[in-house]
Amino acid sequence: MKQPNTKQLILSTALDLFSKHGYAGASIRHIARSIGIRESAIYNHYKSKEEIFSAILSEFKAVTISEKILSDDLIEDLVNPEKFLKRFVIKLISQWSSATERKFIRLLLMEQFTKIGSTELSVSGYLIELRSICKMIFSEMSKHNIIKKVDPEILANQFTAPLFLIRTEYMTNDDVKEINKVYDLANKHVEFFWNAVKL
Amino acid sequence: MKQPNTKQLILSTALDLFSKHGYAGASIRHIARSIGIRESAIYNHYKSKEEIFSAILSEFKAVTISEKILSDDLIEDLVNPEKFLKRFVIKLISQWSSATERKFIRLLLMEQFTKIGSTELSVSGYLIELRSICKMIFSEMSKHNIIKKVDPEILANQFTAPLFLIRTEYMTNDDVKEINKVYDLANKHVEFFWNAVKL
DNA sequence: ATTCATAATGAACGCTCGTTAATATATGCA
DNA sequence: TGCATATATTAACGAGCGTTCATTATGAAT
Repeated sequence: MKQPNTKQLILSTALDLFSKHGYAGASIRHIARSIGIRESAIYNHYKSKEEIFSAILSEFKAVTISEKILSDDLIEDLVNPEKFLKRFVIKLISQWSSATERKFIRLLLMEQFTKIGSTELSVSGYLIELRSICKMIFSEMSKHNIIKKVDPEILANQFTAPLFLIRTEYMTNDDVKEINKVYDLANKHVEFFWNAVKL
Repeated sequence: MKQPNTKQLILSTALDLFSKHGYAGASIRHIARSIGIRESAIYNHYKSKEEIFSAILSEFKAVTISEKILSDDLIEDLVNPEKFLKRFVIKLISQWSSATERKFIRLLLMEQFTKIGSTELSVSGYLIELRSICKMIFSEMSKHNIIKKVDPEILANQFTAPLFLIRTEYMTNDDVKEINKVYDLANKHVEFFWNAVKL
């Protein structure tokens, strides 16, 4: 193999251009020229534009939030729930801040309604794991009488929704200058939420 | 004039197709064939595809949420804040449920990152008026010692965010079968929120 | 050094795109 | 009735699209 990185280069370049111009708006030629090869060379690695799109999606489905966020030292903080929630959110946001993740959510928001082949792409699908983790956390807290007795599912929704809006509003473009505002908003959200549920 | 409705037909058809396939994905020919005319006929009414897009946006900027939602009988409910909030949300959601509004938010989510001509299209811009109305409401409630003393801007964010997520998740596709779930989620949200802020 | 799979190239295909021009038709008014 | 205007049609343009194919360059294994 001459350049074994070409296949991966196609994927990252395609994600970049798809997230900027949409699936229909970014052409195979754009992707190829952006890498520095001819469009026909791409077909040595992927058999169609659609396959590139699917490959991007597979790459993201492979890694779960749990592995990214729920580290052991974080779990230990569960004895101090407010501190735990704050650290959890900080970890989540710093995870969301990565260039690749930002591009992916952009692509998700843009193409959630467009059927591309047989691929499913939905906000619900994207949030489902985060919500179930939160539900689990609040369920435990409730069981140990740390928080009020409210349906954990409702708590998970209430905790997740403002974070998602913050993400949608401030974490989808390229400049990171607003990252302080993001942490500020997220922190205020945790404080409001904690005051609402603590016993 | 033969068919004075053609110009408006182009607009509504374009909104429909743009919201289904995106701006780049819906062609002038699609729009024309969908109306039942040839593509060149469109140029008797709009001078470019971009102008059609701008016209759609102008039509939506023209009407404000205040006029749609804040009726007099609703204002009278302010003496019973929880009832007021519940009715406010119901009115908001039934407003959001209209086919045109659903198509518009879809278009907004799809094209918020794509520069189309000089048009600005952002979630923040879409939410700014709703948020400022909520901020005003909570500011008044706080002044009259109906709710806890919390920064009205934070309250507006906390009140708005879950509603927006509900809208994004359940109110963007064509089937209305999930509308009961929407009202249920919204109602639970108001209850959680009210318990968090009431004195 | 030759072989051979891999990966690059350039040219071409059939198609759709946004847009324009020339032309035809129908309507409203003098 | 006839003329001006608005609105439609048909045809074509240059360009870009996804994709294919024959060909050439590359680099590792024999």
